[in-house]
Amino acid sequence: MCQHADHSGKEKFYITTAIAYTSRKPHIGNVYDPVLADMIARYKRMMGFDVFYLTGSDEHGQKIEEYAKAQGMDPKAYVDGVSAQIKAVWDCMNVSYDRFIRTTDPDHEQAVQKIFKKLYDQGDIYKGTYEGKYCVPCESFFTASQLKDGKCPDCGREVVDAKEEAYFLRLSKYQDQLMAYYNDHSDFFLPDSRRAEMVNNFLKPGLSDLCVSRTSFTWGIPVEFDPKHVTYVWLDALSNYITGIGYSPDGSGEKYAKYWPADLHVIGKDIVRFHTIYWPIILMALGEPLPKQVLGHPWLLVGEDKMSKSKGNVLYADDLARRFGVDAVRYYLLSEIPFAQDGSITYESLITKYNADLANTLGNLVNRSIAMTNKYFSGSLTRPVASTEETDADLRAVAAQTVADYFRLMDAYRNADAADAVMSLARRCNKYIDETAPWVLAKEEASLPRLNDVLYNLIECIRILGILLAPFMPETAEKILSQIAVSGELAEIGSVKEGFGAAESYHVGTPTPLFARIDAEKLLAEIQAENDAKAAAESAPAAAEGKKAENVAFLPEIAIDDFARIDLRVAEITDCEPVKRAKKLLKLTLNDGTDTPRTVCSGIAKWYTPDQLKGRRVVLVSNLKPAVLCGVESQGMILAADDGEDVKVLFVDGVAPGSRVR
RNA sequence: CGCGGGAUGGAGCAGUCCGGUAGCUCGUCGGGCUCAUAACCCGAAGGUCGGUGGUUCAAAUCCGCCUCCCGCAACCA
Repeated sequence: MCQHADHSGKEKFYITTAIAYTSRKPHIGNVYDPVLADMIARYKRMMGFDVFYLTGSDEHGQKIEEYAKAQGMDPKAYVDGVSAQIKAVWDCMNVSYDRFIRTTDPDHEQAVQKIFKKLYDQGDIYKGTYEGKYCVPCESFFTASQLKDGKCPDCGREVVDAKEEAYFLRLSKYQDQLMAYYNDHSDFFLPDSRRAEMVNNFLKPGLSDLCVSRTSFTWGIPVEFDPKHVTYVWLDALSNYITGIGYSPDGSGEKYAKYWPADLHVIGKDIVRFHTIYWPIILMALGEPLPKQVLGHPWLLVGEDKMSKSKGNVLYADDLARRFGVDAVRYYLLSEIPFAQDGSITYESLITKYNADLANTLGNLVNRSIAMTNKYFSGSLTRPVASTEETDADLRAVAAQTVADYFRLMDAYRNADAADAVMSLARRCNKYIDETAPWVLAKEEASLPRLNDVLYNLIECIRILGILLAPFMPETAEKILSQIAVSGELAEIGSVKEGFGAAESYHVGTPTPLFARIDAEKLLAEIQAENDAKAAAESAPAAAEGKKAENVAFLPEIAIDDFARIDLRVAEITDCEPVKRAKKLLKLTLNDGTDTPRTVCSGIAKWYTPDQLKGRRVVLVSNLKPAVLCGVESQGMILAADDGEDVKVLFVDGVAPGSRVR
């Protein structure tokens, strides 16, 4: 499976990332995906593969339409802006994509229309003809047989008459074929644990057909033969992997023939399902080969938390790059996130890693070795004739082992472990300096030949380090190789495959520190001050005007009579407990002014504990039709404000239960 | 009993498939060195490998049960 560059007929390697949603500027966590893929792409190129690396932005959908509207913008103008931001961040991180596809690109839109048509013509997409089976909150359609007591099987709510028709993709038809593919391709999932998740949760219960069109909004790719429909999410977004290299149902380009199927889809673990179930089925329906591997990587957290605007802990890649340098940020992402568990980032950990690995271990090694070479030999060294020193043999062995480990780990996409292996060689070199004490050798004329050998061995290791680090830190790799004045074949991976000794001689340049040490306390204080200033500015009254709730899109106007039909009452929470097997629900027992206690479920478990609610008075929607949630009948709902991040219940303490609210 | 993953010295991780000295980085303490970015090197302290029962000459590793975390699914009336 691991064909290295041993053969010169260039093998292709097609790699993709998830395309980024153009709702807002991407944060540091969003950048992991393209940076990880970039590292793999660079590694594969280095190993002699003909790589095509596709990334881009996902620009359609109702949300975008609403965001744009809220800002009084045309959707296209809105996504032009955000897409440019995304691209700028990718560029800032030195992401070496071959194409940045936008789902609003004309070639993509046309190809998607043709794909839709083809699947429709061959019967894999059909128009839903039934009525009254659409659940608005769930945004899902159901067949009559799927309904539970005539209600939405997902949420138990009344389904509405679907005036809008929709197109569906037959998934069930391909289910067995998909399962067979899983069985024949044991390395399709990466890590493999995702396989069971998909099989048990989705395949075993049976796939239901996927809605692939909408009429409720217009910001999407129109269905060619039925233009009041637009293509819905996944058929549009996933298709980018083939349209991006020139696929078309009525004749694909050369590039497609060459690069498809993808060798690796790099995605976040949250969208594994779409890439390992829906996407393969779309391809099967199109009669195209399936991708070879899907890598579902873990997430990057800020400390213990997910990044969120309201917590004020959002970190941006370009900000960090300005402060620490692009390569430091790349190195952190690629070395800190374990293969199958979420990683975390804080300024403290970033600074620690930066100082320990990049400044002290690597940067200082390069600097001191080159400095000594200049000092003792005016920069020139020759290859040792023979060495019987044990410590030399050990250094060579470690170098050879590092290279071998590196290949093994990189081929398995174990980048954090590979980075660690490389850093270990740097540490071994620092130790070697101590063992050989070049400054002592320099004192005696007789030991100068030995000194030459020692420094040669060091520079040779540094050359190896520079080459191996290139996929992680391209700029630093270049700096290292340029400082030791190496180019051409000696700067290529082939020259270090066997370890040591490819360079006949060295004529090194002047050492320039690669990574200046950071004074952690000072920098943290600086950052704190900046954040405080920012927070102060944001809370200032002048700024409040500019601060608007995002995504403001109002519902159509109603008459006072419509509102009067909603019976709002004050109710006291007499008891409160979590609902078993539900994460978000609390079961509230209410005194609504009558003698009968009323039970209401509310999805506020994340924000309130039962103790915080007992005895408090809230606003109850009393005449809402009851619904069963996680086995508990909920007779109404209570009001709470929700800004998308935080939820605050409306309290009306002191008002008698049963009082009207209007 | 929905599905899956995790729990390893103060912190973050590797090792678990293929049982046999518990390893790495950071941090702490002590020492050494001076080529270098107050960097580097050595040594020490610190872990009954979540708990419990079993298999075995031998268990972090295999099996049973339990606790706690995290995803996915379901649930925010």
